[in-house]
Amino acid sequence: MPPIFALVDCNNFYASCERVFNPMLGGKPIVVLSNNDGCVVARSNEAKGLGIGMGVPEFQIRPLLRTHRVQVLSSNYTLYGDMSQRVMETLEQFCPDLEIYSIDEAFLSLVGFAQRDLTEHGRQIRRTVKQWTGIPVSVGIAKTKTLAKIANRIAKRTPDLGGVFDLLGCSDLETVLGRVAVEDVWGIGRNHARLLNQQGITTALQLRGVDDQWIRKRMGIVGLRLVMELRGVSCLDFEQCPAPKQSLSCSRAFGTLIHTLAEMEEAVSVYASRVAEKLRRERLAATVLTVCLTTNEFKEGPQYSNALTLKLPIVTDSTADLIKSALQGIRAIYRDGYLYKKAGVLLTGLVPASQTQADLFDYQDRGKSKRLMSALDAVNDRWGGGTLHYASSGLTREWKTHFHRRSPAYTTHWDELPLVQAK
DNA sequence: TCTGGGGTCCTAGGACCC
DNA sequence: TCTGGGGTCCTAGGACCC
Repeated sequence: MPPIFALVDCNNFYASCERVFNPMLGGKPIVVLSNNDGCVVARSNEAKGLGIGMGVPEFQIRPLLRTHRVQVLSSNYTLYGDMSQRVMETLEQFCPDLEIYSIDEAFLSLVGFAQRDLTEHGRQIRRTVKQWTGIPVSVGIAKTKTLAKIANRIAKRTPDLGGVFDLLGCSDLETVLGRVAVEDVWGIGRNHARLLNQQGITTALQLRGVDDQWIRKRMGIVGLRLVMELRGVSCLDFEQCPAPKQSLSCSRAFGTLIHTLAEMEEAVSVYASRVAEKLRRERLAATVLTVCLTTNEFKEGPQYSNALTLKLPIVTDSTADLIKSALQGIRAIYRDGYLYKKAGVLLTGLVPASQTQADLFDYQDRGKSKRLMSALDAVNDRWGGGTLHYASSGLTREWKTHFHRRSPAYTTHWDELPLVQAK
């Protein structure tokens, strides 16, 4: 049976999450900022209407924000992660064949629903998600993932459609694709858009009609697959079980610039701890670790960035082992005389934790380390991340990332639950 | 003063082996 | 004058996504 994809995508997800718990934000322009309140990472429709672009640095639009009384919020990933889970659980009720594609979107396989009115089915999904979670979503339905993305985009931008657009039932696909700019097609980024425009290809319809050999040569197998998808030939499969992770990382810009090795060691130690926690949550272990650091590229002054990749002495998921190697790496590449803006720790060569082989020359008591990590994770789960940490991560953390305008953890912290006042 | 973070896949080129 | 060829593995860099 040919596949049918529905793409369910939350509208302005982070801004919508904030609105669920703060109704005062309804109808107002909202922006959500990245770490250190640096760049705009989410905008409500009203903010988009003011011409605020995605990824714009906050300081550049400060006057505009003030003039239009835009509500400015720091990002609250604890809240968004929890709301995402609620949305996905709701979607699962409709369709157990769910591919969670990102924090705010999922593909559903509708093959079994082909006999039904798909548009009505989509509307029901939409109503239920809104009612159960408070989050508005749009639904795009089509024969391929790429076309479902396009359908979703149209659903989102055309109020008359009621949030759902079914390209399968569309009688005039050519007209629809003719109105989609090539740079808005999923998988076409800035560079490919420039290349295509130079060839006079400016719409999805034109892209659909390009020569196979040409696209294969200029955009590789990825480009050819994309064109096939536009033609309605499904090349990107539905992936219900997420593929095992290839890498895990933690990198962050500092709240204030760092100029001593001691501070850098603290930061790298914290990042190694974070990534170790992620590793254990995924039930994986690492064999390779990379550390990196960099100065502020936007600022005048001497620039330096470097990275070092180490093969870990043993396959491990232990925070202590990872901190040890990360510190060894950072000491090797740290140079005095620079103001550092950012550092990171990346783990690769990941293997399932259960399959780690005991090393003949590993004299550590692995059982003890495992019990220690379980206790560490249990305490931090219960009392909040970082409650229990290694001494190398420091106590002052003056360099730490800041979030000056963060909303409360409404759904995940007892002390921050929203209160409802009875009249 | 002030510019995010975390991922994926593909490709080309070099090293190495037989 | 006068080059071997083919396979595999690894890495760095590019492009893209949310």
